Amino acid sequence: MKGIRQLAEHLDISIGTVSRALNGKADVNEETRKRVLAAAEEFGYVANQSGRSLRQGTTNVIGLMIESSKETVENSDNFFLGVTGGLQSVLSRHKLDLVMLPCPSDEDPYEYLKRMVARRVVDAMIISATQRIDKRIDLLVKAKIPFVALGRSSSGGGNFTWIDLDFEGVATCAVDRLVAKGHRRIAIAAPSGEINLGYIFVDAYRKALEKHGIAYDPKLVIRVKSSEQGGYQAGDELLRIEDKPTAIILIYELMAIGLYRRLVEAGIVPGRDLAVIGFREEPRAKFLQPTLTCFRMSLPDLGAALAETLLAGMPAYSETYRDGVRNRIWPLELVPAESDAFFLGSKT
Amino acid sequence: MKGIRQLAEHLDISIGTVSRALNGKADVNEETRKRVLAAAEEFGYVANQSGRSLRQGTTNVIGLMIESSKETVENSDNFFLGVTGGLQSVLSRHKLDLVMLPCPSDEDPYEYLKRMVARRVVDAMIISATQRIDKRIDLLVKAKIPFVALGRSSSGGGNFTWIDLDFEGVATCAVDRLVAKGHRRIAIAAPSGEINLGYIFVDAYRKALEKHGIAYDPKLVIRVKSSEQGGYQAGDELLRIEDKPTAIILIYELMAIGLYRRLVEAGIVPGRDLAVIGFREEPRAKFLQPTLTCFRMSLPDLGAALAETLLAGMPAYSETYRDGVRNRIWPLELVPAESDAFFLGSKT
DNA sequence: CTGAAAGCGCTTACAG
DNA sequence: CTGAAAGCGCTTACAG
Repeated sequence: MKGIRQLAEHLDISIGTVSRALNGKADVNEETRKRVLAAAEEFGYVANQSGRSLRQGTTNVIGLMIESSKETVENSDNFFLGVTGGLQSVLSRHKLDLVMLPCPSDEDPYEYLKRMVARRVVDAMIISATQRIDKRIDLLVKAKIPFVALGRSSSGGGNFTWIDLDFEGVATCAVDRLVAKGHRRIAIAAPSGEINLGYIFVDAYRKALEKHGIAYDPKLVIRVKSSEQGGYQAGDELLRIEDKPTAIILIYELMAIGLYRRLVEAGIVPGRDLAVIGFREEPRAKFLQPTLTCFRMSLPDLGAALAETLLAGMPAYSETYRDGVRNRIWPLELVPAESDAFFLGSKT
Repeated sequence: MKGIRQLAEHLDISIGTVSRALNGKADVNEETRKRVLAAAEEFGYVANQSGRSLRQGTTNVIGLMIESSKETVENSDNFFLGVTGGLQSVLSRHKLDLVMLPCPSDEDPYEYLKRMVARRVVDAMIISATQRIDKRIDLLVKAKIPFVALGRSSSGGGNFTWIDLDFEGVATCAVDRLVAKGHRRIAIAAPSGEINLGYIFVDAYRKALEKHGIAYDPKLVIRVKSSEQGGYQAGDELLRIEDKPTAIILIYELMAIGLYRRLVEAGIVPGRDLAVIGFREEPRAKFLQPTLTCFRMSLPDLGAALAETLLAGMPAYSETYRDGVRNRIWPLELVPAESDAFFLGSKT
């Protein structure tokens, strides 16, 4: 079975009727529709996507762009696969398929996206790893491709929708919690590079400190890679700070693993000698000892929210997702554990 | 700028010439080609993929199908992203794009693949998580879609190409090594379920034992999920085995983390009280203490091999990849570490 | 070296 | 309710 023509010939009706029957259009005789569906099933006929796309001007495919830098590869691991399920749960309701578009590490993400957009392989895009200044956003705005960004950005002149994690909430909660336990020298491990969350996180940390009357000390902001290795390095730098901090807040989930390693080497026990608060709860980090205080979120729910927000911005679906409000700050919930359990007062 | 027609109009030449210039065909005046390329660049024109695909009968897209079961989501993490880079390094030489196709967890992988294949969204497929009996393989063989399977299978009547990890080699090497250190009660943690590697691994383990004159004891084969949780459970079951094993071989990289956790709870130190050999070296497992003896492989190289094997099976590229031989067993290299460092003889 | 024309597989006004 | 026909954007024999 090749195409609709063969199927129509076999049924001895016109291809127009076959198409209408298959696409669930009204005004098709029930009897005819049944015959068509049965024959399609029998021969395994499914409309060629290129033909459909060309005619309809729409691919019914949504793209999730993924950076495949070495850093991403080593780390974001289950994050995207986790989000994927939630995305699909919403997209499948509209017969939209999700494809992940991994940007080759040797290709500029901007050029890659430009190419994908120009080729019209997808109807809409979800981009991640948003930068503070992100040309991709300007590109998508200009190309009038519906998209949603996972992460805020200064680019695009505000003419786009994003969902971002509640870094302010996390930073504030972490600082509040540590201060309540008697800490005043609180370090923070933030990502090097231009990723926007670094700025937001450090800002919120600073404000939270000020709220408690604690002076902001730039020496306590440790810039490292968002990886386990970065965590290890953060531990290293932490140990070198004079007037040693009594607590550290991590911005990236896997940093905890590297940090623990470095601390163990130095004979420092998290939750006894140093308070550690991790970022996102992560299957791997769950196995740390002592258990890590961190923040929980639902990746599938985030995926579903991304999909709804995206569809709200697509004319064909906006009706259904009126309240797929524009920008959203995605909350995380504290999961208290052992790594910051001690009170500083009772120890000093 | 919409399409090739507008671009041609602007240049005041025919669309045929524009197309030929853009596609690098010979027989185009150099001057003309330059003008066309410049104008395309200026207006950001890239050929609409649906139009091309329809005309050429080829999408220039290769699909990597990914199962997004909960288990996969929690575990295979960086595996696919790691392979992706290598795949692209080869595919990009031929202007082929890679898309990852995540099968929704509530959809049958077979139906999903069938749909993708029928819609002709990709020219060829890479499938993973191959089952012992895998209907997807029969489907692809029947549909005459070029594909390569990451993992052996009994399906497809041998009419397909696969690359698989050298489970035999790993099992044999692990057993040899442990026996050489004096172990005779060697347990193995194998995956529950129908995934093919489980069978292969246990078989090789059995043969290796027999080679050393050690009787195979089914009680030493612990069936658990391929996850950290599975590793924890494996530890649990290990402790309950009477006539306790002195060593355990793990088949899945992340099992080590859960196993360690359970051992620590029981006061057992890997590398002192129990020899542990892990499977694939994994960024996370690298941070275990004591360090884990395991096996190393290059994900990018594996990706490149997959791509070459795939292209060897596609008529349009087979010339270039003549020696993209058919099936391959992918070697892993032992990385000795602390977790199995002791000699049993010297301790008992 | 270039242009005019056919046609890839589909969907959808338009007639009837 | 159905059929005939146009046309989505491209590439590629075919003429010249």
